[in-house]
Amino acid sequence: MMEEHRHVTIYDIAEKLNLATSTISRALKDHHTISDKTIKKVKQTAKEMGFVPNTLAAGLRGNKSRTIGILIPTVTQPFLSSLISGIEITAQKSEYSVLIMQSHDSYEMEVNLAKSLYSNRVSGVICSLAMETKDTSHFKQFSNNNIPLVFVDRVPRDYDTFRVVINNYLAGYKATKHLIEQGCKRIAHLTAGSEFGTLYNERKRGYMDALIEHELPVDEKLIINLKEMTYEDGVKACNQLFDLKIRPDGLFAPGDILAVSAVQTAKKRGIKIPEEFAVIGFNDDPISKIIEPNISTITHPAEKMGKAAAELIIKNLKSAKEEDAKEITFLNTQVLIRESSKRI
Amino acid sequence: MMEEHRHVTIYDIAEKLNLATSTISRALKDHHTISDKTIKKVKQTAKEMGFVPNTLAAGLRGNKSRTIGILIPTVTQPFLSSLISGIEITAQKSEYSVLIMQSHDSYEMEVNLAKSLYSNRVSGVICSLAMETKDTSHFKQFSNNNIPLVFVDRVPRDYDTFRVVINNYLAGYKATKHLIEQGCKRIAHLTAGSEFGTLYNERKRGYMDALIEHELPVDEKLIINLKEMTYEDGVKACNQLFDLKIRPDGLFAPGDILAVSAVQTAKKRGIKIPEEFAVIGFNDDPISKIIEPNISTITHPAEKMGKAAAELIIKNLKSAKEEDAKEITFLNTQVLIRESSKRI
DNA sequence: TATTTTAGCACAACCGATTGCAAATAGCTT
DNA sequence: AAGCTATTTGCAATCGGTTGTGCTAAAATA
Repeated sequence: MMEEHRHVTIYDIAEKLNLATSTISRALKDHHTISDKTIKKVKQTAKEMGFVPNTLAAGLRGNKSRTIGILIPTVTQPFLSSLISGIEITAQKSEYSVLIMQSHDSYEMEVNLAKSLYSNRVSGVICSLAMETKDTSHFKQFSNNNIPLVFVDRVPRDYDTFRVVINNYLAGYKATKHLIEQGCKRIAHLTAGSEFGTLYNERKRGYMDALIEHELPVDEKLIINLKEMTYEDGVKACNQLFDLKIRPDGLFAPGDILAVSAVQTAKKRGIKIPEEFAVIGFNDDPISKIIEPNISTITHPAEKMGKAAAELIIKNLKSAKEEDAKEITFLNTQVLIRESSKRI
Repeated sequence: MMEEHRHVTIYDIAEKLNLATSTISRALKDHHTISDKTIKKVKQTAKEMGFVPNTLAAGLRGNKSRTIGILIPTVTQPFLSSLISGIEITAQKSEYSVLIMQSHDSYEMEVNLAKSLYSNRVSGVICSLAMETKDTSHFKQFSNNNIPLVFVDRVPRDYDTFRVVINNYLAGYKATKHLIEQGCKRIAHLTAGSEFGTLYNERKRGYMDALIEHELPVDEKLIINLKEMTYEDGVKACNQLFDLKIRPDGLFAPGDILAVSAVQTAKKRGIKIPEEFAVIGFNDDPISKIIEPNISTITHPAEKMGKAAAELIIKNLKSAKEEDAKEITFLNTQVLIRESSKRI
């Protein structure tokens, strides 16, 4: 029965057992210089007294907190919450904690939160960049101080550090190729931003190359640049597409929400899916297999990516070789063919 | 230009300015005993040197870490990720960090993670209980040590601490009443567990009282107890309902996923919604307004609940009155009437 | 029995910010 | 110029583990 206030410390245990605190500390970690008898006695007493180690103290001493910091735009997107889940599960196994911060896609917040993570002396950082972020110098504080840094999904192009991503170019290519194989001739595409190397741009490149390779024209009218990747913007864009003199007969949407908006807009207009309009989305969000018709999509292995990122950090922390290769981890994606695009 | 390794500390600043570390510490927090001139000078130098305070050290000293611990079953459920979002946003405003742990509905993990949060000397804990949890004595360590504890949504019945919840009884009542008002006579219900006082049980009580109040019979065959609140279990249950000699003409599902499975199962059988079968769900998950027909639902203000919980902790930390009333915060829910139940 | 080795533990200095208290300097008053 | 108050700043202890170094006693070897 533990009581009020003052926490139990190794000093309390040391006093009770007439041992030095160093012995207690070592005994609790099964240090080889401590006899089994002492270890057993210490552990027993610690449990009895209700001792719980103070990670702050340990962290201060070692200047590391056994904490992984996550800096992402938001936690509510299915992809990102699954990413968190993957990280947390992996971290938990190695007794790491997970600190979460949301940038809400704001560059300014990202800068502040990065500082805050550093202030918390996190052992490592996993980040998916804010939409607004162009400059990534606020991450130098981690690199400079030997804090492993892993970017996931939305990664910077020009920063030499760990990256866990999918091959967006290839995914875009595969998605588009699938539509072509289903007989689509005029495939539309939604995208965002325009800088080279970004995730949406890569998908677009894959889309275009697939068209070119199959000798289909790339029609700028069929490529719509969205401000935001929301359901509403998707509806707007699709209406625009359907108003064209010659309607597209297929769509590669780089997100399932957009695919949903396309499917529903088409249905509302009486356009038959997939016969008149085939749709493929991206991410394999839960909704994609519930909506009717089910939406074909590209898998985006969120949990796996989280796991991979966390493992990179934990592994890197262990080995701590100064010059570990800052490799890029590519995870595979698959084309899931469902009703929305299956014509043959 | 900051460099390698050793972090900049207040000692470094003190040395550079020929001041005591105490002065630096105070200056950085605008302590009134430090002159404006010194404050300005210190802050300037701190910035130049790239000083970032070490929260571990501060936390150790004060035995509090400005961190809020979140202990929930999983982060991937929409309700819970929104909850996190609300907490994080609120915490961020007061410069708190957020530590997240997933119990995966396991009692054993919950116990371990609670200890881990305590080990991290979190300033407060926000918890939604694991499905398995019956005994809550592992939370005593927080109460005993003056660490504010707030339960959200899935709360214990017999623990005297802060609770942030909706009135599940009333919500169940309102949902059912709505169906009755739409002319339903045989309303089915899905539920889980059976102990008194749990969230699902409260909803069921509301459901039953609404029936009774409107002089409709409570038919046990129309109440199905699910193992898990999954889409698949929902489909199974609905098929069971539709196989009855006299089919129900309405359903109150205590979760939108279940409502979706009901809607889709009904459609597959050619049962018209809402004419032959009216459905109302719970939570207002994103999917409920996307699926066709749109699903009527009960709002479950996740972000608000997160905000409320975080505020309770932060407020409680400030005032620190030993005997603050451990009140229960009830947030309102609304009936959102959409296509799936609108008959008149 | 003398000597070397090894096991087992204690000492004390950290890690970096905070804070009560003492001390020093400055500013006013008479 | 002495006396006093108000303003600033410094000293040193503290939070609780961790860890390099050194000492002691027991075990192993000669």
